[in-house]
Amino acid sequence: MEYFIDVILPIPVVKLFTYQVNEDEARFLKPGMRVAVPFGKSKVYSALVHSIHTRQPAVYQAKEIDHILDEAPIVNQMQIKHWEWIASYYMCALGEVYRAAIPSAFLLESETSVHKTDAVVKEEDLADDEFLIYEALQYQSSLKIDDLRSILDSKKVLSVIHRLLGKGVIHIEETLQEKYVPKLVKFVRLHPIMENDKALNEALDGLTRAKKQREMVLSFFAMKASSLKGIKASELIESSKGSMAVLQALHDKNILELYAEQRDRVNFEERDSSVQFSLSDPQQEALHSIKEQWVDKNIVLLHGVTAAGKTEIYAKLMEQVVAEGKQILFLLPEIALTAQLIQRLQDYFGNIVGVYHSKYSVHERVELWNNVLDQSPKTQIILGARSALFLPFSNLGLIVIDEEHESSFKQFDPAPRYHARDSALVLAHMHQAKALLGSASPSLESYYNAITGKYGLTVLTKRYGNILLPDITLVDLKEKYRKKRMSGHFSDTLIEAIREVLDQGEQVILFQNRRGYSPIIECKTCGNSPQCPHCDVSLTYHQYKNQLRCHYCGYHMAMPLTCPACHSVELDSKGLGTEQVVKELEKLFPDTAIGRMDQDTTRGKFGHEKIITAFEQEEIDILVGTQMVTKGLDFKKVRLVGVMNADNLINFPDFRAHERTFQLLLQVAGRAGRSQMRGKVLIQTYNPLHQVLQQVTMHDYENFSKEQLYERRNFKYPPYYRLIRMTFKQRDFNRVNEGADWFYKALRSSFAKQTDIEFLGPEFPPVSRIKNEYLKHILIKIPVSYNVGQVKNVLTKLTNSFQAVPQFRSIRLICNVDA
DNA sequence: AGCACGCCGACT
DNA sequence: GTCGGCGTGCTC
Repeated sequence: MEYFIDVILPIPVVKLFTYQVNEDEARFLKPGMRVAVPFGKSKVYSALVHSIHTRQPAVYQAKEIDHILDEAPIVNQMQIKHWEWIASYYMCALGEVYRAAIPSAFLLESETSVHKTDAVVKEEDLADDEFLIYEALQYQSSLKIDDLRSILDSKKVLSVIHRLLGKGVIHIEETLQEKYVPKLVKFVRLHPIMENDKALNEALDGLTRAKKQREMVLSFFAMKASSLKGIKASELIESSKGSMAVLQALHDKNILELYAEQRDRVNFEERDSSVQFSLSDPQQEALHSIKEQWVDKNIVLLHGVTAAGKTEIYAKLMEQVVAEGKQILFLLPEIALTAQLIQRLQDYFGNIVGVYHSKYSVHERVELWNNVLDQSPKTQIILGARSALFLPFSNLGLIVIDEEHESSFKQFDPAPRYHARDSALVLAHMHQAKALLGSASPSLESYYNAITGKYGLTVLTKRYGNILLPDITLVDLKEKYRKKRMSGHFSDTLIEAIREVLDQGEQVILFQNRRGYSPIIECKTCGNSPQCPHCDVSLTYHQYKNQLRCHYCGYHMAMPLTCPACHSVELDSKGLGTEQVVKELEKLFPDTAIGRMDQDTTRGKFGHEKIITAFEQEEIDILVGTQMVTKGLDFKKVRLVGVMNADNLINFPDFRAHERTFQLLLQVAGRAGRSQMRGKVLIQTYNPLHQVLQQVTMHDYENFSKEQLYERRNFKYPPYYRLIRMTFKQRDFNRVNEGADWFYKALRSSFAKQTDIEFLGPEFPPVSRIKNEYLKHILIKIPVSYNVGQVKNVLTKLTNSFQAVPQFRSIRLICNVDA
């Protein structure tokens, strides 16, 4: 009997691949284990076993696997089922989901290394570059491709290798390297033979001339006396002001002994029993309401105004699931995963909380993964961003999705283009777990599901401790300009409000949502503004490096002194970024400490925390920031929030612009007045009569959602229609046009009978060229009542015939479901 | 995705 | 004349 396995490879190819295994391997292997397999001419990949069978492939000879990488599955059956759902719903390859789901340290890729053979080689038989490698191999037994690259200083490494292989000078090997290394910490203890006092005294006497060593031994005894824990080598060196060399000398003299212990990289905090969440009456009611609805509905939407105390309600619900011994997944958008929130939950739940997000290293992720896999109590609760939903849960009891409306839950660029909220709900269903969606301004999709009875709904209208909702006022910029009441981009109203708050020793947040954080340069004479040579956008000005940059491709140039088109020296900046807001503020309030929070100032692992801490400790009085300041931060002394300009939000060319504006403004507003004093919010705008802005000032979610839902139905958008966006991408402008037109026509005729499916386009997106590739979109709108599966099947077929047309083969086609 | 094979322009 | 550009096709 011959045995075969079907495996998932981490590449964007839709099908599974079949390899041959022997009987022992077949018996040992289980779905969810990794195997190293040869793929193509010279690659080794870590594939994931999907199934084990005895069906010999008919049309090709299956290769044998290299070896097995795991003792036990690292992925469970439920996960694979979940991945299959994601791959089919979001129209991507299973391999792409596999790649996204697994910590990268699990995804070994082979590395080619070059070794010399025993063959005797004459120097004159080798070309110069060949000789360089040959010579290097005399000193080092093996070289990696990267090493060769630096030796040769060129890209033609592969051809040289081929020539050398041909001459029999070298042979190559493919090695898989386990990327995960357990973290070892060095500890110090007394060498066993020193337990004897006499020996110890003799040894110490021998150190009279080695001052550093003697100091270290004394420090060692001091530390040993003061603590029962093991003594870390690093701590000993620090406290005795010695060095590793000194310690090594003592080790060599058999006085001290060095030993290593494996340590968790993930630190689990002890429960701080002083932290108690006591619920107010409205919170208590909400809690009951959620539990009641969970009896016959699996998903409940918790709509609670900012600072209503949703976290405490989550905690109470989680507590109950913890007691049942089930796992909990708590999802948050990346930017809301702040130290403040993590700390609160860790204090409350102690060492059963694991945190999973992009700032953690690959090693930390592997450890967390293994803990979840083993159902370790250390990770009974997982707090994480989007990708945490791929952890190997086997016993989920509850999924909480906070800030449910956040659009960053949808992954955009690399496939799988999945929505973490929707995928998490599917996962909850598979585990028969309950789910809770929380938001201060729910997405229209979820709200619609709630009011139509698909989800339960619980509303919290009061802020915790009965703090009043902030007072939101619109400032009419048009009028202010007309009456000359503006200083730069600040209206007199805003300036006065800031001054008043500062005088009382309280703090201000200013919000400027410039997706580019810096302005555009425009020539005053000819109106020209410098464009990116590779993308269809204007370059933006970055003061801190005095250069112009493109946000799409990273192109940058020094700030020109004269207009590149007409050589006029009068260059003007247009548009407003956080940098400029800070600059204007410095002039208006010279003696005030001003902080800035955006992508520029929060780089690095603790960039974020530094600014937040400075603001918390009132070293900063005014904080200017982008979206970042809106999420998850809780500052007690902020009295005023100013929005510099609401118009660029509301005029954004997207059907969700109004929804996003409402959510964002309420979110920023929520930063104001979290303690006793009522907070004040000033929103500067040219459209003070705009419905959405009016609704924001009234905190009127109900009317807002009613109107928006009406428009969504009218214009055929979610939640009434499902969207699939096809993107065509190619370097040649005409070819993109032709390809998109071809596809549009094909769509039209394929769905000629389904008249209620709509097609928009083909049209250029607002930025129609990125990195020298032209883009074109077709938007497909499908009524939710339809079987989308069938539509997707037709789409897949069309895509295949599209790619079969020679002229269109080079066009890249991207499907984005629920875009 | 990665990599080899294969066909056209700018250089030793 | 070659080197190397990337378009095309395949990987169990």
